[in-house]
Amino acid sequence: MDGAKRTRLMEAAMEEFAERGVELASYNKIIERSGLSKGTVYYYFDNKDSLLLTVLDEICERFGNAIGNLGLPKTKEEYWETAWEYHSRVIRFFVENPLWGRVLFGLFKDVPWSEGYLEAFHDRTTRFLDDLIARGQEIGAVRGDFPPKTVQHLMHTVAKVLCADILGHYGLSGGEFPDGKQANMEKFMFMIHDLSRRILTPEEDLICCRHF
Amino acid sequence: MDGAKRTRLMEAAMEEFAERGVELASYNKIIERSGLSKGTVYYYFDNKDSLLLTVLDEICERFGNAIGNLGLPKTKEEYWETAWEYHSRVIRFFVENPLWGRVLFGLFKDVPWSEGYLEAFHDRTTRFLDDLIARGQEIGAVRGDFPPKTVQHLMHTVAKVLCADILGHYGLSGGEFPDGKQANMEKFMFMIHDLSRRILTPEEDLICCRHF
DNA sequence: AGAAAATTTGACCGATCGGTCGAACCTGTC
DNA sequence: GACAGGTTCGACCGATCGGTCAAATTTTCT
Repeated sequence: MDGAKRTRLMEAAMEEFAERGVELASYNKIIERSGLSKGTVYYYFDNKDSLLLTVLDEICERFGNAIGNLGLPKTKEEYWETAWEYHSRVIRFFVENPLWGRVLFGLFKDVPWSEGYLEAFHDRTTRFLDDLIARGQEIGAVRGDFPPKTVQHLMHTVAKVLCADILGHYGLSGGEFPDGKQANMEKFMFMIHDLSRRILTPEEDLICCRHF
Repeated sequence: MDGAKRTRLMEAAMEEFAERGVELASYNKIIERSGLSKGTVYYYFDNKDSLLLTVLDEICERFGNAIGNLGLPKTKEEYWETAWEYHSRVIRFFVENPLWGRVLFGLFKDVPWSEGYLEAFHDRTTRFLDDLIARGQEIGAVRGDFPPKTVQHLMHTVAKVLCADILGHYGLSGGEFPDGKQANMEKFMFMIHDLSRRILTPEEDLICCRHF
């Protein structure tokens, strides 16, 4: 499928996935939304999962381009610089593409979201973060008492809450900043980065100011 | 409805809610599971939401009893003692009642879970935590730059990841500890408490060991 | 015992679900 | 113009959804 029809279908799919979540999304509704006929859509995509994978594939590629190439850090200081750069790019990507962000939120509803047919997509989007966290643990920038995947899940889930609560708190929905766009986004990036640093820092680097 | 029938229905409902999540749970399936006839169940509960509320009400009451009464802290030091006691009781409750925990997880899938008909339930279960966080912000034990509800959402979501990942990582599911039950649970409690302390501590108390 | 009320039953309803399929329709080739 | 292959269409399928209802059954009251 190509051209305008494909675009219409993709948009309908993304809206449905974003509104109702991936699990509750109805393939029939997507087809109806797109204005295409049932036979046509089924001719190209056997089922909802097949369509979902295509949608994700597209988001995935854009995401990859937005993140670009980042080298792995070699020291503790470098680690947080790299992490900051990574966080910035990720957040900018989702703020600038709110619809895609909402689609992914519909996917994130379950904590362990690497089930079956989504595994490949999961791998592609988190590969760099996997490596970054592993390297962080090697050089002592990231606590070693949690499995790397758990560290990653913590980062994701915290970011998700901040998106839902803070962006919502400013009277915006879906990550759009109506006024002072750049300034607020910077502040938001710092919030995410700060939280993940709090969570990831090894016990021994934090002990100086704790009393238990 | 009373007696054995009620019990059967409640168990069927909890299992369905836990397995498929509250949104995807099917009222018809619950009725089928319970072995009761359709008319009977509809005679007492108009719809799925009505049944859900009753289930939650029961969990809610047990939860309240498990938590009991805790006084609000008056100093920073007291705050973390109270928080520790609260966390311990919450975690013990869910470890000892894994099914109820899974039902609530099915409810927690969306971050802002205080939608409409669940509001009353939400209020009842989080009232103490609301007060605790508010007091914490007053006495400077908890950061003031996030709205109290966001602080609470962060705590919930982090605890959820730890439950899913760590309990799962130890080869257990649903919060059951096969061996060394008490010891592991203590360790788990500490993990949760430590993470929430990292997240909640005000900026100025943490600044001594940060470099950005 | 018998009337009245409460409870139980499963057949039934329309809507929607994911999915199939034969007929019609283009579009290029010989 | 005949043919073939790729494409489009919407009627149709069985399953399941949430929900209704008249009739049968049990319980309660007089």
